[in-house]
Amino acid sequence: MPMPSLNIDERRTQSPDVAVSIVVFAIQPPAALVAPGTADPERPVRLWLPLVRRLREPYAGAWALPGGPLAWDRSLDQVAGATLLATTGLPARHLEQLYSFGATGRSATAPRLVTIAYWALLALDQPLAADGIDHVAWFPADALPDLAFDHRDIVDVALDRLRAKTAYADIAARFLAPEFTLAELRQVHDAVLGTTSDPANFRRRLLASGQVEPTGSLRREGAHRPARLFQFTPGPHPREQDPA
Amino acid sequence: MPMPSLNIDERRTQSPDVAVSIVVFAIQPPAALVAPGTADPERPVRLWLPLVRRLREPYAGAWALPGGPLAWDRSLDQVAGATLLATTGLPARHLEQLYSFGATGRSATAPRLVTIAYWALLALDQPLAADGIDHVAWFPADALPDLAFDHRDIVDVALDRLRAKTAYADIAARFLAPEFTLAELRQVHDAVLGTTSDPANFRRRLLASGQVEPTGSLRREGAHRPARLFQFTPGPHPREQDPA
DNA sequence: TCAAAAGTGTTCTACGTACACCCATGG
DNA sequence: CCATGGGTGTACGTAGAACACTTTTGA
Repeated sequence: MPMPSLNIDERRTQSPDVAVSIVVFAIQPPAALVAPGTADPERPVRLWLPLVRRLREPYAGAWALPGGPLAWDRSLDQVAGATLLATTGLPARHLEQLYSFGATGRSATAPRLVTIAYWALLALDQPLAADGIDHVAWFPADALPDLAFDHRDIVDVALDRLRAKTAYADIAARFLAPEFTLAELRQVHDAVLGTTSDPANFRRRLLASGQVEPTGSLRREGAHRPARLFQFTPGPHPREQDPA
Repeated sequence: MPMPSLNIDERRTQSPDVAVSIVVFAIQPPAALVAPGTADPERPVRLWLPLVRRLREPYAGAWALPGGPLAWDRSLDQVAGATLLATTGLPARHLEQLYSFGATGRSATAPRLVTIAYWALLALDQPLAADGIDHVAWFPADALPDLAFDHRDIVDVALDRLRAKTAYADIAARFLAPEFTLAELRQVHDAVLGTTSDPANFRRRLLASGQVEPTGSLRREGAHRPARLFQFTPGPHPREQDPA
């Protein structure tokens, strides 16, 4: 039984590099930054995420997740939030740590690298900025190019987590503006999970859960009865955000 | 909007220290290492976990989670497994990454520190080693001493995860020997969740889930009908282990 | 033959699904 | 007045909770 050294949080050794990467999901990408050839008028409600073109080796020229090194005086959450802002120009509607990746050989040339991955949701109530943001393009989650490092694995884990949370929580509402119709919410829900829900049952289930409540106002559009608008029920929703 | 630097996995900066800490759960601690005054004959089935007495500043003399620095040539999972082995003398029945903690000011004196936390389960089919393991004591999970750093937060997150997995998966069986009775499994299940399940319903639910299957043999003990022994159903249980 | 735990059967309720049907609106 | 989506009502099936009951053993 080797390794007599137990415990110890602070021992100083040759430290690996620590980076934070982030998988950002949105329902509608900024039109100016849609990657060529990926739009599909047949499917208006799809999952999109932004990628960054790498400028340096290794993987120069390849697409990668947005990210950056962990700054000395910033928490993991802060670095993730700053990366998101620099990539999209918007703060997240939901930001959550995903998983940490630290296998050896993740980067062939670079020194040892540990990546702490986050995932985030953006609402579509503000247009995403496109000016002043270079080397970024948005791709549909089901039509991604080859990615640098093991970033494809990270995206897959993020998709799993997003679908799991969508199935049991109201996470889908965070894609939308503060006020939304239940039909909009159902479309997002179905787009994420790949299902087709019954509108009546979706409505009842959601109302019974107490996660949303009507705002009182209506939205009229098209030749049919206007839809009631809903919002998140504010207040104590346990464990929406993990600790940091 | 500051921070023009996007992307980049490999940029070299002053790296923080990276450590791996682990929360190890077991149902029965090694008798020789039970912390004084924590045993309770009234409750034979309880959750226990090992702590390590710190030798260095900061927090010298305080109890802390087992852990160690991330070695250059080891993956996160490997370091977690090695720490577990050094602390308990046994390999884990279940080992899973928990969360990464990287707030600033976690360690007042040490340089910046990022801790990647794991949690593990030990089976009680082998006696835990006590010889050659120093500075380690086992405590009941509901009667822990004050812990160094923010390790108390880590334990709380691990408890939440353990309870969540116990509620929807057969994770409780990993505390037991390969063959077990449903009554044993139910006791573990209830000890972890703090519930008292109906034996009949527990039996039916578990059998219907297909997660366990009878081995064919019986166990006779006490003045009552012998109990059938069960085992994990081997094979494709999706997502028992997250990626690394 | 009795206590004790293993194991089975039965009922009740909650909740999700399927689907028929009514409501309100613009054209 | 009709097509369209919003919204309600209702019947069915499955799964868990509660609990009465039978089975098998050691003493």
